[in-house]
Amino acid sequence: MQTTEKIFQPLIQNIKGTITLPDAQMELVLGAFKVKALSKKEILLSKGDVSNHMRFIAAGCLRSYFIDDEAQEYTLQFGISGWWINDLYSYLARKPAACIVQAIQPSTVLQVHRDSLNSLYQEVPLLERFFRIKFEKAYVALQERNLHNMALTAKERYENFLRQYRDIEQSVPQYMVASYLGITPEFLSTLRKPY
Amino acid sequence: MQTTEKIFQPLIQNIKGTITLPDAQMELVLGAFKVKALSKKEILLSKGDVSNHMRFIAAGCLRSYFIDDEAQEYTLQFGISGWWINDLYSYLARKPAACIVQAIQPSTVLQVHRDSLNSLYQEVPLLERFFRIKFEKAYVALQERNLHNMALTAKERYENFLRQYRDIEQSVPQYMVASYLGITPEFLSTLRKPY
DNA sequence: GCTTTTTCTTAAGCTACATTAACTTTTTTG
DNA sequence: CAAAAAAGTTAATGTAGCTTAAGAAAAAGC
Repeated sequence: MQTTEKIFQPLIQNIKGTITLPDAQMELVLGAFKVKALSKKEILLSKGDVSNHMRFIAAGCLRSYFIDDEAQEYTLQFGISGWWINDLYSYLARKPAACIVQAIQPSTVLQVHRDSLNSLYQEVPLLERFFRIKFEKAYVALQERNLHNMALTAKERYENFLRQYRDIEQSVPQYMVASYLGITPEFLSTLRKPY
Repeated sequence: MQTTEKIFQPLIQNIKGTITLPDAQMELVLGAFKVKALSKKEILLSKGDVSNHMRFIAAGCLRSYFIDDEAQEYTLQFGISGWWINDLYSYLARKPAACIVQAIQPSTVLQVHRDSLNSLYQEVPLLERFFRIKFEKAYVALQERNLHNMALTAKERYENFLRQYRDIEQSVPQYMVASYLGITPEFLSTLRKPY
């Protein structure tokens, strides 16, 4: 399998956007990732399984979500091409995942096993920097979402979501958007009606 | 100033908890941090200022919070000895801080300037790993808080808070706890009453 | 210790959003 | 393309948590 194939382009761009690697090291890194194709609704990580991979979306659309005792769904994250998605808790702690990662559209994911990634950190030390910076930014983004959930009304959050994720909104059923915003699909429906 | 002084102990423990550094490198790292003493209510980072330091709490208690147009406060984070605290967005983007970092009790903070830290990353590459791991964990913790805010009632969140942060709760006025939980102080007051 | 300021409480009335349930529209599947 | 399943809408009713306001208690300053 050639890592120069088209499906690897988003990952290459993602890495190059943060660090600069010699070609040989880039090859090493890309070579550690496996391609995984997913059909619509296919589950990438089931609740209760241990997540053993870091996962990058090369194409399509996925989400991670939690289900509580009353079967209520809470969408933690949507992702499209160029995003990373995982149950990070499960991956880091090697504990059963509390949430589910599922394809919303037919998708292609590139994933690297924890053991491979840990080896890579030795061979390509700059990769530590890559993920440090990725997680710094992810943390900031999550903090902003947190603040918005506290400070904004449901309508404001929805308008925000449309502005920030117009491209994601296209690929995602409305009830999932509601579960991301922390409201019921019925209420989102009324929010959308006026005009 | 000796980095072996008592006030550096929490930072040393914090670093040793995640990575193992040769003594010389540990000295290098510690030497980059400056001690800053804060009186009760003193502001460490003002809204609008650019945050130029990574900040570690050696003693005392601080919080970071956001204030909206209606002068409503939203506490993003509490921290005691052993925690890191900052407006990370401001630090990373070099943009004016949207939030305030303030001492709740007389406190001591150890802070390293962005330029020093960036130099340190070259001299002590393991420090990349240190912060990568710190941010991975911080991200997981924040995601859990996010989920709790969506899935739990105010009462459940408060009980959770008491279980998880008994030690912080002691040092913090109730209205700040309310602003952390995303409720009004009046409502927290009624939650506390029953028995 | 007395005064001032800050924090906490109580209670009545209100609103944003949830629940339930029935129906319509869209999408999927054979 | 017909039937079934999934997704979205509408509306009536309910409730968790907010607002306002006033007073009580605790902490800080002099």
